[in-house]
Amino acid sequence: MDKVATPAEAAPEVDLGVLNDVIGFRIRRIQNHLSRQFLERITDTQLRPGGFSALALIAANPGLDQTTLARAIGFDKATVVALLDGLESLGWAERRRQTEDRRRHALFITAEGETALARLSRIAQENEAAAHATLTEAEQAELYRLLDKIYAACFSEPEL
Amino acid sequence: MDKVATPAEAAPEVDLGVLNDVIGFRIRRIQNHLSRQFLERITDTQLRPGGFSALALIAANPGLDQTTLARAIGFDKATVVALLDGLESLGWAERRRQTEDRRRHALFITAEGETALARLSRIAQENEAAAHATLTEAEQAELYRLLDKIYAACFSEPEL
DNA sequence: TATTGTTATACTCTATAACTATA
DNA sequence: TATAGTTATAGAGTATAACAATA
Repeated sequence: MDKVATPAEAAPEVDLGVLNDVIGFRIRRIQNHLSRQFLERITDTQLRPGGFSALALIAANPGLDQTTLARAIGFDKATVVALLDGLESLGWAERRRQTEDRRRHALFITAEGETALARLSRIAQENEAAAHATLTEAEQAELYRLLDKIYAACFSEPEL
Repeated sequence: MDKVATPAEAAPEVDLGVLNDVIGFRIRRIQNHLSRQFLERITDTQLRPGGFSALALIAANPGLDQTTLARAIGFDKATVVALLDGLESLGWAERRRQTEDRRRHALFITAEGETALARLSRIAQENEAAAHATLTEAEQAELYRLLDKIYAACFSEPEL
């Protein structure tokens, strides 16, 4: 027994100091916790981080190519190759060579993939149940709006 | 040239599908981007991820012990050891054996550490400039409130 | 000449487990 | 017997660079 403590046990009031105004800090704390717990819940699957996201995006965007997928989840294209190898060996997704541009792979989810995705979605929801429960619907909508606004802003901002 | 694309270049509208309602996904995208960019901005320092957070928390909570620090930043206590070794070798923080409980180390920031922290804070602000600029003060306050609410919720929720 | 996807590789990050010293 | 911190280690995760096929 020596795992990373959940925030629950953290309790002791720690002053955030200058981190009070650092968005990245607040976000990372939550992200760390959520992703760690999510991965624990799906240890039975051979899924790596990003696997769920990749599967979900393929499902929602049939024919997606690998480069676009890589950008959407913020990974390197080489990392996506390994991710897809995993999804294919599970029989959850497949690559089809595009005829118009034979360099490209069009990605599709399989029937088994759909089943797996449904289960993973359910687990993701359970994983975030506490977070969802603590927000009203309006608050949740507002949170999404603000996060999307920030994401988009990382955008237009060329590099600076 | 083959680095991970910034969201700016991502543009192509990708449907989020079931990820639409997964907080972790939205958060991760932003976090990935912010942390990657932050680390690029401080390559001159020998700072590892979490180093800035650790220094800031030590500054704001003089005498903090390592276990509490580990919990606050969501790291394992063993990871914190390495983090502190780094901060000490830079001369930015120091460990002092507590007299009441000689097992514990009380952590303190040094004068050089304060200088470094000021610079790092400035860089962090620059790094998030686009994000801050896109939000009104009210929106920013609301975002912090919602994120803190979620973080606290990961709490009370024992384990489920 | 540029782009998609691939391979191979090396490196960074983090947790685990076993240890010590104190309590 | 439990806790704070340490060490050593192994494993996961990710990017980098060089390459093949196609455009």
